Amino acid sequence: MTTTEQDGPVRQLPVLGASCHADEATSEVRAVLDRVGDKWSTLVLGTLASGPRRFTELLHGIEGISQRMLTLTLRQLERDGLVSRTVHAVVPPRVDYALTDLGETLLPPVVALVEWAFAHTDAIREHRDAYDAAQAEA
Amino acid sequence: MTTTEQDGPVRQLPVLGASCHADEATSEVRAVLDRVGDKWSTLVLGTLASGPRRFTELLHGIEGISQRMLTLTLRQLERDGLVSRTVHAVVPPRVDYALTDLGETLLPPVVALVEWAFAHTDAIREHRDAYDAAQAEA
DNA sequence: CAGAATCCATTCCGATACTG
DNA sequence: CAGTATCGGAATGGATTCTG
Repeated sequence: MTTTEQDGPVRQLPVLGASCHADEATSEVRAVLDRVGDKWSTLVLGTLASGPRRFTELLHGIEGISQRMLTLTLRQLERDGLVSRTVHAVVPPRVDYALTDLGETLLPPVVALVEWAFAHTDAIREHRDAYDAAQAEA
Repeated sequence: MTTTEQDGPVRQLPVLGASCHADEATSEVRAVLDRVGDKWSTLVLGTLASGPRRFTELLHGIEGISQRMLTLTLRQLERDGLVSRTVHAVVPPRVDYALTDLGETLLPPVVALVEWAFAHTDAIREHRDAYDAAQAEA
């Protein structure tokens, strides 16, 4: 055998492998990874971590987000039960967004990931620079 | 005050907030979140978790991935130092891909996230169904 | 075998205008 | 204030073809 070990077809980490691609839980797992990988979702989640916010607060508090993307992002988070939407029957309209209990529990894993990224920032940058430099001379 | 607490402008979770958007470490953090959110990256990482693989092994082991996307995905992972690429000077060509030490350390946080998703699959599905049902009657 | 390059359909997203 | 609706450019990604 040429590789370190193999006793059958391509094996994969159970929770990450394509094998779990077929079962029904996959779409929810992907939904979560999609939210985490989505720039605006993480910023909305991070902003709501310190308490409820109104639509406009989020719009102005998150640099660079468009009204359209904020709406779409909030709808997705709301649909998955990570964020709650509360409409106050007043004039002018007031809508508060907040993390749900479910949304709160998602924060620790996401923060762990971000902290991993912070901890390895230098390593990643060095690899990138080395890679780019190697490509440059081609 | 109307919300739970506020003593200034919109505050955000330090590691997730837009405030960290300005500093230089941000691009690396986003790079990591992008990889985690990327369907093919997670599947490649998950497949390599059990040992080195050749290009074709990955191509056929990961259901649905195209040659183009496998190449692109591997290049990104390689550029960030998460995956190593080893060319063997033989005929026909043989190229082995493997997780680097850095790549190995990324697995636990990612797995934690996936396990969160698994643990809350039902809750998410229920919220979705409820949300979709509510939309349907409009 | 392991890719690089090209073509093309789809999707995404920002900007803008309009509404209750 | 808090959206919705529409349009057009940009980016994404699959299928295909070609190469060392």
